[in-house]
Amino acid sequence: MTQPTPVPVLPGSGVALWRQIADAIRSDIVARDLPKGTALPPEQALALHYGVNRHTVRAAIRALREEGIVRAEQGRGTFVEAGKRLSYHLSQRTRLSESLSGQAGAPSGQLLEEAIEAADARVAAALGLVAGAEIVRLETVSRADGVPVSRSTHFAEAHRFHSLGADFARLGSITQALAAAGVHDYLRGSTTVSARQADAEEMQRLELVPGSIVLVSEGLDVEPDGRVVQVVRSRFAAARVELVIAAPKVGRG
Amino acid sequence: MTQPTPVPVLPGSGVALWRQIADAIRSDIVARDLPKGTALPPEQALALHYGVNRHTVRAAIRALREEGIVRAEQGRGTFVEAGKRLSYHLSQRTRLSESLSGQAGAPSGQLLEEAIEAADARVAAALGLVAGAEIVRLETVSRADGVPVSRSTHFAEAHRFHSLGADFARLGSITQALAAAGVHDYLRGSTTVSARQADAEEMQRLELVPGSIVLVSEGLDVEPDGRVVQVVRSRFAAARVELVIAAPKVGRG
DNA sequence: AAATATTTGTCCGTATGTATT
DNA sequence: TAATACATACGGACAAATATT
Repeated sequence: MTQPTPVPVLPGSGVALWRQIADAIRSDIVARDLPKGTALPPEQALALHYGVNRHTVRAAIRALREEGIVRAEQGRGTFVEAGKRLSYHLSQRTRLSESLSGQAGAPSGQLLEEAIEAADARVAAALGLVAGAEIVRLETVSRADGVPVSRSTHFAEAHRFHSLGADFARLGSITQALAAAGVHDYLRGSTTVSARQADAEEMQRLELVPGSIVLVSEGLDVEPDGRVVQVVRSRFAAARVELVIAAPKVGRG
Repeated sequence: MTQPTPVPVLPGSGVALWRQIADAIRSDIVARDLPKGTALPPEQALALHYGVNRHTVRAAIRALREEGIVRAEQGRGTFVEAGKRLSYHLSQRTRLSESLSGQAGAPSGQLLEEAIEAADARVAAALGLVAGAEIVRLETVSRADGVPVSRSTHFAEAHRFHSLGADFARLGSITQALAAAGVHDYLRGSTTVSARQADAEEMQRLELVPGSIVLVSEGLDVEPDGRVVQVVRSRFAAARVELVIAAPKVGRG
């Protein structure tokens, strides 16, 4: 697990060599959990290791610098600036606001858009409504320590949750906005996780570069009595977040 | 959610335009859940929509053809070939072999490598062993319908599971190999999910193109009495798989 | 059946970006 | 820094297969 590093590198793939090298170095920093301040090997060594020219390594490092992953100092070397990913817990009762606390500044939710509209077939089915029923849709971004972490879309039944947008905008938290609508406890039902390249809107909102990856989590929240609260689709910047699914009780509990 | 489509497109980013377009079209096919046989808009319309030359769209479609996502017929159009992703359930008691059955051919596991070695600090801690304790490491690939789905690394205590590799090679399933070692039931403890670009070895084993994404799931399996069985790190081809985390009991259960 | 429109496939040339030496 | 080779992106024109009228 702690070998030198795997070697990528294929031309004509639509991904420039310098970006492949940048991705490899970034993955390596995260995989080996290098703490802030760790020195990267010198450019010449990296070039040799990846089997490319030093210019190409320099282009990769420039990109990582612009991402804030590393810092280069003339005559000294290149050093890890930001390493570890934030852990976002998807366990039954955890909430984003609780989940990330203690790791970084308290996350703040920002409302981008609110709309009342007809549910499409899929959302209606998940919410237990007839297709075309009125729902409220919230588009939000959350940040931790000023860095955008996730971009979410919330769907909820329009009548019961008519003030969800206003409450969220005021309180900065979905849990608190739901509480304002009378939902004082809810559980996470099933969650589906997938990953893909970020689209243009996600790149902008999450401050990502083209080719960046988003973890897509689509989940259903229900009250303890079984009533469905909301459908949530969240997109996390994969370079900054990992999702943790904890078993509720295991063995000795 | 069913707007025309989002528009990416940034040059000088190390990711070729045609690849960004290919990613956008692929995401769109998956997101809108287009069934096999659906016609894509003509190249000219796609070019107009994404604001690029038709040749660039053609390069994107060529890439998607090589991935097996679409099929083009001269004079007729371009059609969706493979749409929906396989769902892999990460719930408490489900196993890969049960999980995927009914969606595709039964998955078959192939042993790539077996090694007895000293545990590094992280694996030792997870397994509840002292650092440097002897463990067995298994490198495997599993396929469904002949298509590679996941590439996994298993770590287990060496003494108790000394024949794990041989059993896995013979039986083609970790669950059955563990059963041969006396583990007849086990639960999934915590799981961590992240995503990143595939490295060279993963590209080869999972038959991916450069820039492809892998979902990385790292989990701990324990017996009902609390004894730790194995640490598993699986890498799934994100274009082919989604992970489903079902709540064990919710509300009315 | 025939003419026309639509759609994918191929070829030309040119300018810019990428990677090496 | 410069010279070189290749990949990327664009623009236009036309051929080949299919669909429409």
